[in-house]
Amino acid sequence: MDHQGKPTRQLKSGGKRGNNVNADLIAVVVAMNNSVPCVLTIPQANALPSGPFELAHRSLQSGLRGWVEQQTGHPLGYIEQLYTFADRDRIGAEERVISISYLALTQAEDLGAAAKRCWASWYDYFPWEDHRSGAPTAVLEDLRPRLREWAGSADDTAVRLDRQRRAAVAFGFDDRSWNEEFALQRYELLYEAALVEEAVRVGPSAAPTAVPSKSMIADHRRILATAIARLRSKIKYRPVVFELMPPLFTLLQLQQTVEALSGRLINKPNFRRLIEQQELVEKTGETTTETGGRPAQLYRFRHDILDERPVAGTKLPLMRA
Amino acid sequence: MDHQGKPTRQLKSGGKRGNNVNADLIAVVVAMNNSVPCVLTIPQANALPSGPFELAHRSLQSGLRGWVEQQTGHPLGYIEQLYTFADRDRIGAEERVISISYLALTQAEDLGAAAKRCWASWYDYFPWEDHRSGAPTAVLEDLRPRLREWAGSADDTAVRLDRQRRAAVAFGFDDRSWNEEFALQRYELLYEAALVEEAVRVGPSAAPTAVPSKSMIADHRRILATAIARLRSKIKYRPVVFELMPPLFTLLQLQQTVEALSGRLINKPNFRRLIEQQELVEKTGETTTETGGRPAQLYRFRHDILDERPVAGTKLPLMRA
DNA sequence: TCCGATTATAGTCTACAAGAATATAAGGTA
DNA sequence: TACCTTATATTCTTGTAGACTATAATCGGA
Repeated sequence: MDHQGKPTRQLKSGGKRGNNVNADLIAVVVAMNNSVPCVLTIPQANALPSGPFELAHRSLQSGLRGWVEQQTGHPLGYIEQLYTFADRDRIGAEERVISISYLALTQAEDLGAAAKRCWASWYDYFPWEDHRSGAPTAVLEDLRPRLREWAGSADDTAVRLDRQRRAAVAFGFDDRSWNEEFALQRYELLYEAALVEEAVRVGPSAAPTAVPSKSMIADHRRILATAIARLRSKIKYRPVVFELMPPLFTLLQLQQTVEALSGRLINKPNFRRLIEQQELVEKTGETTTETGGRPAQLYRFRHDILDERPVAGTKLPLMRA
Repeated sequence: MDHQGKPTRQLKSGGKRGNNVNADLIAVVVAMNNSVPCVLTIPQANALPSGPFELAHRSLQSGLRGWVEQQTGHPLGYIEQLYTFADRDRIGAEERVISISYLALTQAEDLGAAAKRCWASWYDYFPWEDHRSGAPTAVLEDLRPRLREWAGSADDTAVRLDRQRRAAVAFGFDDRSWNEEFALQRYELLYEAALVEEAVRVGPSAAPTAVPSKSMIADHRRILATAIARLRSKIKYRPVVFELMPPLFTLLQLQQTVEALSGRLINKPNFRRLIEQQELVEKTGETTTETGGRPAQLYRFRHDILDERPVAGTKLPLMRA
């Protein structure tokens, strides 16, 4: 019974245990507002909601839920741990801060109108991520020479080539294909190249080279990029989109949600076929005429299938049973 | 410059910041020993190596690397954050402990023989996870009635059915297919059903219903299950297997490594085709006769492709550019 | 030295799913 | 009623995973 306590104490160098740290919980709360993927920010600043992990909290999740409810007035549904950060350079900080970030998915409908102005589009922070009406040439053609310049500014030839290659891979230059899941890599590249505002914040002066895009305090924009990349990846093999949908929806609404999240367009018949054959949704029989043309069937997510569906997307030729 | 510091302080209820916690780093270090996937444990107990996150550590990763090197005598290569736990029930504990777990992949060759006895097979801890020679009927037919009994012991009918369904999905009962990625769900189910030793540890007495399998202290076995599930999923879309391989290897060795990790067999020609067409490896020209029959080509991983390869396994019908 | 056991490597066939395009249905509105 | 819009159904093509079969090259032993 005793070894349930602190199992690894015998390993600790000196046996001392005074390295206390503070733990913060940071939430990326995502919702859809008519085909715009939005993130919840706090009114006071351009920042993600966050708060300390307290002793009173039963668990990390319940701590997060607790004060997000307190802030937005309604409970969170789907929650998923994103990443734990601790290596922020806090010069001269006596106490270390560990930030545990979470991704939360919720429906826009339930939110009061008062909180609505705190919702901001993803693409305000990442204008280069929206490829729904083709590649955003304005932004990309702005970034491209700056990235090239950054790559060329390295002293070492190998570094120059590596930067060039990384930029091309991340942004799909030189006839490479665009991969929407590389959102985090793209942000990190821009940070490394000092092309986002927060990268030059610690530097000598506000650099004029920053690409026009909304920023966030501290590393919150990086956390948002992490969330976007995670979500774009996850919608492909787990039915998490439905956490963002209202109870009843048309297939086109569902498609537009996926398109908004992934930042790319989807072939309509194929999308329908895929959704229907996976039996993730069921018809309600009701229809809606609010879509303009022919009335659309209203569908409902089959909640009973949630844990049942095996993970799709097997890439290794594993043998069938 | 100042807002780099503690951005969210305005959100904190009382402004007080005295909720200090301790942070532990826990490592699941994986290596292959002739087709056996092994995990590094500490000599003193059946436990994963772990140690406190200290102020001196530059980052979480460097902290982890630091004392794993100190323990095993060689540097770790690939490291990946797994999960952060904090909701362990530590009754009456004044200070909370946050455990940040990592998955590390390394090559067995480099390890000294002295540390070798600390390597244990995955399947000692999870005998039901090895389906390489068919489903392990002995273990599964032992588990099945116990799980059924557990499901039936619920008062509520809905709960009974739900338990039944979850068990069937996780373990592939009732003609369902086996999914090797559900390793964590399976462990959690057995824990919930009090069929693993650590689940009854806190209970009134050591239960005789525990399934024969090696256990670990605290929640370390759960962390190992998390690592296995993560790795089994990740090898399908990212070339991480090569972190476990020696510099030169045959395709069969590579296949057997993947089979050992996933716990299933792979069709040989298909595996070769997939590997070769993805251009992840290149021939060295050398061959080896140590494999028994016809000499096998020795291959080498193409490190230059590491960041280049876009994530495979797209399941949504995203339109091509 | 020949034969068979063992493993490596190459090639073929089939089933199914994805991508793309087209056709038809059912509402609204001028 | 003609026409626009969107929903829904169907077809065709292509690519690839899965399974199977065939051939090549080495070793060990009769």
